Amino acid sequence: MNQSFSNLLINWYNQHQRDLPWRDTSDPYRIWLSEIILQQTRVDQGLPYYNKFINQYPSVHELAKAPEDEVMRLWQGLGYYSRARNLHECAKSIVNQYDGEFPDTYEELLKLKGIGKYTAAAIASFAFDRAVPVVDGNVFRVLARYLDISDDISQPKTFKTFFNVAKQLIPENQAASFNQALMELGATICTPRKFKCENCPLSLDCQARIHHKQSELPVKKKKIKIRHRFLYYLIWKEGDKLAMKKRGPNDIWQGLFDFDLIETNHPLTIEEIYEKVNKQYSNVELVEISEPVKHILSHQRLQAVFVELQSKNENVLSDHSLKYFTKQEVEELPKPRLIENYLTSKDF
DNA sequence: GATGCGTGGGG
DNA sequence: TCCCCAAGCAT
Repeated sequence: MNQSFSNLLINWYNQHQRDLPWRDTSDPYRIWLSEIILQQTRVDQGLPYYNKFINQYPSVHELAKAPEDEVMRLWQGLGYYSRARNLHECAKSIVNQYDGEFPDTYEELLKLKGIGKYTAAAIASFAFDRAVPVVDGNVFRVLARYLDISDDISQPKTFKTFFNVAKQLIPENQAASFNQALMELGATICTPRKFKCENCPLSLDCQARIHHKQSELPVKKKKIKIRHRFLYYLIWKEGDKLAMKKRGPNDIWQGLFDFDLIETNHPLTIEEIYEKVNKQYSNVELVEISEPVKHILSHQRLQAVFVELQSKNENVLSDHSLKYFTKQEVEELPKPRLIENYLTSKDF
């Protein structure tokens, strides 16, 4: 049955695989880049970023030499920005400690920044033909359904169960195809909802299909808690310059730029905004207050109001991490979507 | 081991 | 509108 599973799967994949740039190559740099971009990200969303990065940084050497803000700016809009920082750090260690060559084993790859168990297995199999199984959201789903495994996949220890199952199934001489095929099947046929069992090469022996349990598998118990935050952005202008600030660690959007900020856990009236602003600063007028803008993150719900200000005092900015940037400079800073959208709407 | 980290799309 | 989730990782 193991052999039948792998053969059916790989045969199906050979007829249905998509034509994607990182599959034309065995260049570890390109495979690595594509895998980092595709972490928690759909192909359609990641593809343009892959192309931008390959154009700007054809090899790991150009990427390693680039300034961090430039890398962050190129990543802008893709989310999970720690991926971009780790990508850059990893590129630097490949050049400085590995002589520009990626290591070719699962264990060595795991040591690199931003490379975890999934990505190490992906690079080891796709670039170096190692028989290490990838275990991602797709693999959890396909195997849980096919074998009727009801372990809770939100528990970290469950990873080992699925890793071992996949290790039993993976053919030593076709590891890359097997891994790709399993993920592709999960992404296109064995989807979370509206699964297409009638097109599935594995449907005959699939336990979930036989027992009509597709929508119950895989089991995932943990739910994330949504936090609500209210952001009042203070827009300081000086001539044609705009005051912006780089966001720090232990919060969202680390390394990206936004504006001076007053934050609360509840909405404020205009009067309350005025009061709070004039408590921090003095002689300040509120020039314009935007409608609240909603911005949703995976685990937070933000409501942002943009407040344009004017002060009669000079050097209003008490916060020294705030700096004035020209329009040209602002354009080149890495910014979260929320800020980018605001600037676009104001045609700044 | 639990939690935090973006954005966009589908049902 | 809401929920789920997508080729995970670091801490």
